[in-house]
Amino acid sequence: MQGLPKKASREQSKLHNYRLVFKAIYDGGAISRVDVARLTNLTPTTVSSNVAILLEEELVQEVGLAPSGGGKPATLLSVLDDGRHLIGLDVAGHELRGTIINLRGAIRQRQTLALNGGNVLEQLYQLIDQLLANTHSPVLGIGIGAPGVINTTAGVVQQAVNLGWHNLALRDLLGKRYGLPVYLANDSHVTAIAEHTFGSQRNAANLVVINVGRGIGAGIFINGRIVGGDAWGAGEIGHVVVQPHGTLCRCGHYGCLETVASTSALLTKLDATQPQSQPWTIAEVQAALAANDPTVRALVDEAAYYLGIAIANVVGLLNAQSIILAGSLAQLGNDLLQPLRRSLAQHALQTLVAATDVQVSTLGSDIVTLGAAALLLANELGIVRD
Amino acid sequence: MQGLPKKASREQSKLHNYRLVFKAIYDGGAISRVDVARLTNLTPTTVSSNVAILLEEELVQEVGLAPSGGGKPATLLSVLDDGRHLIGLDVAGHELRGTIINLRGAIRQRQTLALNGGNVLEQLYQLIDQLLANTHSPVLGIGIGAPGVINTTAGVVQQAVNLGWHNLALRDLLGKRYGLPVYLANDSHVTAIAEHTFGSQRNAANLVVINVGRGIGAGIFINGRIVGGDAWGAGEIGHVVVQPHGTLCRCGHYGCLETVASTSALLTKLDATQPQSQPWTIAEVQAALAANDPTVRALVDEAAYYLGIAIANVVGLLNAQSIILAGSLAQLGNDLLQPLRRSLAQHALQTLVAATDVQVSTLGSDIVTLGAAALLLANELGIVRD
DNA sequence: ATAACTTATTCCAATGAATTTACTAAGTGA
DNA sequence: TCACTTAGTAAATTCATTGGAATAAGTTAT
Repeated sequence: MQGLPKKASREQSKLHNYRLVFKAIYDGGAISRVDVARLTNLTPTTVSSNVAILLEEELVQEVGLAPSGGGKPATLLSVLDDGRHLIGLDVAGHELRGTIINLRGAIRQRQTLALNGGNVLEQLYQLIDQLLANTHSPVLGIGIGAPGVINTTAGVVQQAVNLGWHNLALRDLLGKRYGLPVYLANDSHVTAIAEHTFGSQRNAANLVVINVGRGIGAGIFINGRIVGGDAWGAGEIGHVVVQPHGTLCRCGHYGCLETVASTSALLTKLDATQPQSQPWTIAEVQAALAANDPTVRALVDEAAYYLGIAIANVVGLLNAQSIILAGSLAQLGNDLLQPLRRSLAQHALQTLVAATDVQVSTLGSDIVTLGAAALLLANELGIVRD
Repeated sequence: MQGLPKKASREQSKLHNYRLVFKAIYDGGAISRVDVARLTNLTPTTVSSNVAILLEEELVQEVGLAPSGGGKPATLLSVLDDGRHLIGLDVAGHELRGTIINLRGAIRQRQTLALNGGNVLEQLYQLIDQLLANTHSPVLGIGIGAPGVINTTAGVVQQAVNLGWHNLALRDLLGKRYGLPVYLANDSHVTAIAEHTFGSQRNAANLVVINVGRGIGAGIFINGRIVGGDAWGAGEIGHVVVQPHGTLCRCGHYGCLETVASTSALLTKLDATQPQSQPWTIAEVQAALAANDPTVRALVDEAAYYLGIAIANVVGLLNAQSIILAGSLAQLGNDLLQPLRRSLAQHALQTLVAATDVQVSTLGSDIVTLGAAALLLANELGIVRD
């Protein structure tokens, strides 16, 4: 049970409309004040006054004149892409990744730090210090994606087994140290935020991003908002049972999706059936698929088949028409997508499937840092639905 | 991709705060102006002026004084439960049900009309006319739940095979005829709205109501909002495949949840295995369970088992902690819940299951009309999250 | 070239909802 | 009776949006 909604005050209205104007310009590319007014239903006066603030804040710039349509030519506005820089952090199991991006998600700096087994927090500080040292644009804040159960509202890492973190108030720690706004969220959720902000399905009301790597997690947008769940555990689809009498999973059950469709499951199976001197890698799987290796293809098809079942469940439940696959397995591209789509068609209603678009992410290995920064962007500048 | 959010205007703010005050009183039972101010963070002045309007509108009344706590005793306010009456309609496959309820969901009138094979719309008019004829409180509007694909935003029944309706602009038709606000939604969605407004999990941020009758559908609340889906098809879980090589379903696939866990599937199986002179009914199943009939119990357990799998998927995906079962099968109560909970524990992560609460609906057979009225209530008076 | 017209943008007074401050109402406790 | 507390109202203030007029800067018809 959640409490009452917030009250509406003048300041709130002001902020809301200010963000609305900014978003219109952000989405519009190069747009005039009048067109912003038309788009938002705000009066030209209100738009002008907000644009004045945005110009003052150096978030927006005037970029020339539109051709006249029989009257005074409009002054075109566009977002000053590097008006702010954003720090995005990816606290992965084995390394820390950090990027500095601009307001459009263009990467301006990238730092990586292999975890040395020592205090993770200290190494995180080190990474942020490095990133900040090389930046001279005003920094909007810090966004963080991390594995585990993360209370985004409180800014607390409730559980992150791999990192040894338990109820760590990371937001407040970093906020105090750097004097910047800090936001954190689960890495799968953050991946979805990345797609929602910078990906191909930008601004989709309903969007499901399935992250297939060592484990399998999903990030879900419903009605334009990220789904956290009642205990910040939404998207744990790795442990959905798809093979009632399958392999034992680390969670204690049998036949979890993770045991048949995760990247590690695939590679482990390859190591067992087609041993090499070195363990298999995704790149080698790609090569084998290109060479049409039947054993490899059969294993990939199997993974795709079960992913298709899981996605069919999602599509049936939520009627989300945009599904995106991310994570290392997504690198297989069409070799994964084609059998997956077949499986989806077998396991969900035809009318639903026909309208569903399953794609592979195009954001690459920076997706988590991008999403972390997008989380920050959404909260600080309102580049987000309402 | 959805458009920009709406602008904030003074009128909007006013309406927002007006509704906020009303909701605080609605939720509060008997509450003073000052306490409303504390709860909402509005100033006492703002609360007072809004309360004045609510008193004027006869939506709220003063109901006495609170004991003094060392100062002037507070005047208690409460919602005038019958200040408005709401029409809720259930357009079922074989009959039309209509109720008039008050602001608290208390039923003031009930009318039923068996469909005679003729024009459904004409019979719907007839039902509404009957309901209106016997009411003398001001009517807030009309809410409708119907099977099929319903565009709630547009107020259009896109597809309702059983009723022979296709792209019927029901909202506008009824709105013109009766001069009242009209809202419609899919019956499963409406069922969830009923639980969210009047049920045991009132105001739960995340809530899944599974409706098991002839078919199986779900209504889902996420982040306090009903999930419609991209094409108004959310909640179609009846056709999730739970038995990869099971029975052929009417949808063309094999082993859909509907083929093993719907009320009709259960009764059909009983008619086949334990034939009677009359077809089996749910009441007879209840009686057989009370008498511990092993065959009946095995079949119920089987249905529960597969429902448990489907619910495990939902819980894993959404981390919703409130699950409610409604529809005719839910009448089996604990005989259904116990095996279902066992199955859920087998198919979802322990930590998730431990926090999940699976219950049976207590709203009975008026649930759709109640939910339809609640949809109206939410939209007209803002008894809803934001 | 000039006048008439369009369209974009700004200026300025008016509006109105929330806020602030001051005040009244109505109790308790010393 | 007086000091104090709490509830609620009234009047003055604030400030973001609004609406109308003014200005800027073009195009089109004459």
